[in-house]
Amino acid sequence: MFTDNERYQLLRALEQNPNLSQRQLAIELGYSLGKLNYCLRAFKEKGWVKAENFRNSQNKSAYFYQLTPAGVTEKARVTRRFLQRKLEEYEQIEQEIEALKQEVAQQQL
Amino acid sequence: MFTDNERYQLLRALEQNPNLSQRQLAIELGYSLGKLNYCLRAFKEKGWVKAENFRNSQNKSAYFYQLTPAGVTEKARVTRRFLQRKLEEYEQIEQEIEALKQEVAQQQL
DNA sequence: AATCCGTGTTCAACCAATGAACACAGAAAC
DNA sequence: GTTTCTGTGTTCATTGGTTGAACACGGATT
Repeated sequence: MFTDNERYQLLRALEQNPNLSQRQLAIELGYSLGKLNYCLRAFKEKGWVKAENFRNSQNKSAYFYQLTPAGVTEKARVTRRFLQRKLEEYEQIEQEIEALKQEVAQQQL
Repeated sequence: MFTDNERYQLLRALEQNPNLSQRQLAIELGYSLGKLNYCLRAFKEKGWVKAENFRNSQNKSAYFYQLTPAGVTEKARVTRRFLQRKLEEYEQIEQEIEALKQEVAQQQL
């Protein structure tokens, strides 16, 4: 349904900035508006996010997308998993670079 | 039209194994058959690859996808560019990992 | 001859992603 | 008060890349 990347990015963005509009969030994450809306709904249904009404003089009528306790837990879990994946990716890229360097060196003979 | 990744992967695969069938190539690169066929045609049109007939007792009727001199040149260029990109990616992941580690550490307080 | 098998090629179907368009509501202007 | 404006969340027809089943071909095999 979602990639770890999407889970992590969105949960993190919501934790840091619960008061962004969907459009701002979409821009921040590089998503389209439709996709972000879709993800957000799914997160609500999973119980990770609760949308509360939020009004002030600045923002007309908007929501406050707050992580629920379950959302915080999930975010912690997905962060650890994401780190693990990045570490593997890091090693893989390291090897790739080594191979590429040799390839480039051979080309220049 | 193509990503550096696709250019590099396909040119490299062809250089190493010019005698693979499109299906084998597709599996090797993780592409669908249609996509590989599409890429290959585009590479032919760009003059990077020349398809020659190739027959023996093993393979019934197949082609031999050989890199042209222009293809070899392009492959060298794209390899260098790809290496450069990978180096940047490497640094970026390094930073990401550092940030993730701090994030995980904070969670466990 | 007839069948089989591995080719390259095609293309309708699929599906995630897009973003224009909509309905709504508070702010601002008149 | 009424109207206009602006920013919001939501919807959904359209797009565009991807897929892989189906096809035509031809040499091997029976």
